[in-house]
Amino acid sequence: MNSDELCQVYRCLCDKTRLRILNLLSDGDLCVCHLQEILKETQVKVSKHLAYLKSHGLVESERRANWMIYRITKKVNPILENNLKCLQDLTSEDPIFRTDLKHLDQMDTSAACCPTTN
Amino acid sequence: MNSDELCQVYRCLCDKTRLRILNLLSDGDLCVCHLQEILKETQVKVSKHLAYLKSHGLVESERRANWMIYRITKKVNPILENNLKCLQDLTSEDPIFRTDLKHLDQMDTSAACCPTTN
DNA sequence: TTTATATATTCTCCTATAAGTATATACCTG
DNA sequence: CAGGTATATACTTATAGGAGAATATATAAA
Repeated sequence: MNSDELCQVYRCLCDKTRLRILNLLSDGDLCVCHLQEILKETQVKVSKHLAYLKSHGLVESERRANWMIYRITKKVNPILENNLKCLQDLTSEDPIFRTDLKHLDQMDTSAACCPTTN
Repeated sequence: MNSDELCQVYRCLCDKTRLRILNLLSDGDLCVCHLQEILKETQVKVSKHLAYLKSHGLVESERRANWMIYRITKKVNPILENNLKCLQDLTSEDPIFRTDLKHLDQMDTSAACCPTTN
């Protein structure tokens, strides 16, 4: 990874919605509608941020019938991995991330769309 | 640190010039003119990026006669610290950061302006 | 094929911010 | 005080990208 790619990773990380998405995906794969529900954001907004993350290689997607399942890119980017760990530490500081994860936990992810969220 | 502040830190990190500046400052305090010389960038550009970093608390400055000495903020931000460590690892991957540090090393920082580089 | 559901894309408006030029400010020296 | 050096700020232009509305696409199911 060169310095330009590095900057691009940081550009991916400097939006709150994207941070929340990455925080959730760190915990397991999710479809758009579940993200939408947890984040309480519009479909367009969630979809566009996912597209942004995907276009820069931070997440990848797979279609499952009507649903698109997103996950953190397998061949993990060391910078990203490092920062996601950091995010988990911050979970205890800002209620947003913690609440998102709690909602994820309470959600029935065994529905037809999403995988068993690992 | 809350999620908004976190985003702001990442916004500070998503510019190449700022990354190079932070990489250099990790190694010791520097005045504007030395940064300018190492980066081979204009005074305005360096100065404005330093102002940006300062306005968001990542660096702080101290006047020494004609010169302004910049350093990474003392009470270190854990996110920043973590990412600066990461930057050092990347030093081996992208020649830019490595070359900057080499130039710093070759530079006479014992001049009137800069401190003895910590 | 029609309809419904999930997701993506396009377009428009708006803000943040990067870069460059010119100018201002702060401090030093004589 | 004047003049020089180091740095900061203001102004302009250009671009990235965020938000929302409308529309398009893909799949499933009847």
